[in-house]
Amino acid sequence: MASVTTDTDVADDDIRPMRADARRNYDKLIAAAREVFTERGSEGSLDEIAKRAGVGPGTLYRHFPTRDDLLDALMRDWTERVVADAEAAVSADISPRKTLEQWFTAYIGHVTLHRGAAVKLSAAMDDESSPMYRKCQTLISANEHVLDDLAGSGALRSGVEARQVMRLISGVATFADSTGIGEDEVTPMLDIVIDGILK
Amino acid sequence: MASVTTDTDVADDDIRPMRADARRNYDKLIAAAREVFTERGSEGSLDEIAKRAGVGPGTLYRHFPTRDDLLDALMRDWTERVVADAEAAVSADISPRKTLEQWFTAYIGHVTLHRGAAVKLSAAMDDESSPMYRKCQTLISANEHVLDDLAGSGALRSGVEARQVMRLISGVATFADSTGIGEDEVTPMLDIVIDGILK
DNA sequence: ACCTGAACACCGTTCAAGT
DNA sequence: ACCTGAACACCGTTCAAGT
Repeated sequence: MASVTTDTDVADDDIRPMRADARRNYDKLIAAAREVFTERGSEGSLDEIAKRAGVGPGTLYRHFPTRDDLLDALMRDWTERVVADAEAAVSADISPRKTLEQWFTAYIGHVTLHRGAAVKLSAAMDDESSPMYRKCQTLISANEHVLDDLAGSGALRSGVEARQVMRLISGVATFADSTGIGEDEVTPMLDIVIDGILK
Repeated sequence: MASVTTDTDVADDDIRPMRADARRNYDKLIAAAREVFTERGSEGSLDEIAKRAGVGPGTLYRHFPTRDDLLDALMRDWTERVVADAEAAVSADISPRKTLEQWFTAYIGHVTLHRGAAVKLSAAMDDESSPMYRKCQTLISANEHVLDDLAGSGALRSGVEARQVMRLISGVATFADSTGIGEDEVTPMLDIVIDGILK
């Protein structure tokens, strides 16, 4: 849980020194994983990933002890993009409804990295032991940021909690993910939720 | 797609004659599947199911060519219960909000047969080739029944479509399924959706 | 008509042997 | 410190041989 390598509480994903060949394999594995997960979803074969990266299966396990560690590593620059999109929705000078539509759509986009990702991330939101738990925390903050802003301008129905909204949108994302419906089919679902959120 | 055994369009799940040993194995397989799926979720081992039923793997495949066929068979008396619960919600003399709460809770209960079932059923809703497609149709009708009744008494916001509501609740169910949150955590999510549905 | 179980392919995971 | 690949266990799926 706590970092063992340092005494200060720095981020886990800083660049630790790595032997040149290790670094190369690490990068090749991530690239291969991105490919395979995109094609086959988050249950894509780890064997296949190692094969495409041109390394032995053991190398994959050395770098990523579990499948979720690999998925987590895939999301390196993910948090920045999430934060940026939340900020964009807040600072755009548009109606509360439009703000939520924009943010939720971005949210769903981020969470449906590839088939099966949405369920995994939903589960990770409530599971501290998941490697992706930290990333989900950023998503939670970003969502709170957007809702707090709307609350500030008095647009929110009383009693609406960010956590519940988050779970609802995750549910929508998971549904979209597993059925393969597109953005045009998602918007009507979001509209109902938004009606439930706004005054 | 169409039934080949009869010329009239009867239900698929009528009792066809079966040799005594076949019937016995069929029943044992269903019982074993119920066990394993409950313990391990819908991806539980088919091998394990055959083993617990005390039959060879080939026998399982003879009765249930795909995993989804097995899941479908597990839901034999499922539709009746769904229809009954929808009817109960409609005919109970309670507020529109309570009606929806009751129906949605029942809905989610039915759809979360065991871990992983909710996603499968969500996907089946939009996939005609799924063995569970027919069962989902009943769920769709039941849901329309409840919403139509509320529309009749003018309680619904204009523009609310049963299909969208259905998808939202399926999303909630899937989320609940994958995170393991209980009914008390689900209700606040439902409340927001209900605010979006009712006038 | 139905059942059995051996057989095959594929995958996750580990670990001894190498550099 | 890192990599390789053989090895093992487990699972899905098929099919020839049986009754």
